[in-house]
Amino acid sequence: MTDAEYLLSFLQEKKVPTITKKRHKYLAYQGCEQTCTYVLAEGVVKTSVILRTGREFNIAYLKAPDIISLLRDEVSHNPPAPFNIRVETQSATFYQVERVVFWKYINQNARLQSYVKDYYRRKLIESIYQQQLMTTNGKRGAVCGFLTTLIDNFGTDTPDGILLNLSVTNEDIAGFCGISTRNSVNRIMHDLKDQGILDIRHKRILIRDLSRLTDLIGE
Amino acid sequence: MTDAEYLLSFLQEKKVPTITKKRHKYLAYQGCEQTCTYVLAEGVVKTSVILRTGREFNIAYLKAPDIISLLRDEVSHNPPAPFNIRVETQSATFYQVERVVFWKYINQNARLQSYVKDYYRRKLIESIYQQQLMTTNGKRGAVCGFLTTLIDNFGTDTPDGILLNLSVTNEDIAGFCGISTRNSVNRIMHDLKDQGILDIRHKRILIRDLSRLTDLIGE
DNA sequence: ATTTAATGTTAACATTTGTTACGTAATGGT
DNA sequence: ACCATTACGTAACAAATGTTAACATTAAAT
Repeated sequence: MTDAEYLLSFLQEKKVPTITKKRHKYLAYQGCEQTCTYVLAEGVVKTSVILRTGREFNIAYLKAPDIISLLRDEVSHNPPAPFNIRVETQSATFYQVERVVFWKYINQNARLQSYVKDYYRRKLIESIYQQQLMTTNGKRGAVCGFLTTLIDNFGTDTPDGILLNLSVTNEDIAGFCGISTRNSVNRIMHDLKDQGILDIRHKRILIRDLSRLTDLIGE
Repeated sequence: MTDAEYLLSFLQEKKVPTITKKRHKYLAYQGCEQTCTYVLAEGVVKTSVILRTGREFNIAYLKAPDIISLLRDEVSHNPPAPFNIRVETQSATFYQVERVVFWKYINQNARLQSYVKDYYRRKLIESIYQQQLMTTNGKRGAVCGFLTTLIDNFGTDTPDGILLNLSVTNEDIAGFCGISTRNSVNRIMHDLKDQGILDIRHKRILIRDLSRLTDLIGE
């Protein structure tokens, strides 16, 4: 049992209430905005912020188990940008805890404490890597790099390659890689398909040649 | 006295040895590579990694006081990329502590513990903001955004605007913003100069119109 | 003082990416 | 079944950025 799984079972034992949202619904912070912490118990969500230009910048796909609100608290700059959490799987379930109670739980339990301590460290590693990926590559390299980062959480091996078991639209990719419109994404993806590096199977991305995909990333 | 300053005085009291390096020298991890932690006591350093393509990706300017090695430990991916620390001021001084000893100190002291706990959180905020900046902007917006991030640590008000009291070459900017050559940076900087937004005074960047500079950033 | 290396400047051209417009196909709600 | 919505595909053109090269200027090394 991982530390994260331990957190879930801990919250369950404490009879913390859960809420469930359907695909493409948003976890709104109505009422409980400032006072509640959310822990993703099941499903996948996409976190993003809306920039003042109206464009959406996607931060990460989070797969259960994960602590949603820790990230949220840190990302919202001042003035806090609207932080979106959209359900990407058929449904997603969250534990909803009063912030004060959540931290009381954490501080009373050594294992949870160490988990949270590690949380920021891991997110920092991910973030710096992403930053490097997006900064040092052109848009095409950024897309290739982004796709490879999905493998760990969502990739499943098949005879034809690695299938990313997640619905990712061109618009989503644009939001992650800072590409202005889905048209440019389409051009890049089509290129990769033509080269036999990628394919689309049942609306899912199939990485047919990971080696050549990573070759297109600067680092 | 900030927590960071407290850490410095703490290390001084413990008679932890320091090392001093001159401008544009590198803090090499010779011998003490795995076992030592470094704390920047005075000066400014630039942290960067060299990508397999040979290009340099600049991560941050760190101003004393700061803990160098925490960042280093996390950035080096596997296989660990060479993590460079270059002195940017006339000289820089570091405390050099055995890693085991360093953590013993931290864990024995509540204030230091809270400082380190906060360290990752702050770095994560910075990193996600940087990521957003570099991803959602074109190169020109990235440069504008990068320059504004320098204001907090290095900006001093003058009658003509905000002077960035730090030597930043076009090549440096390229490394931070993922611009391939200093030529493209020059084009962008020259543009900003022509518009009266920037100026160069004694080899330093002078931000003459912050408002118009930020206007050029997507968010 | 002289030489060497680092940095800035400019320009021409190639490549990538953005922008806009229009069309098709699939999906979901009523 | 119908309509509205969402997503994908394609293309022409504009704008930004990369690439390369040549040369000027400044800082560092000897």
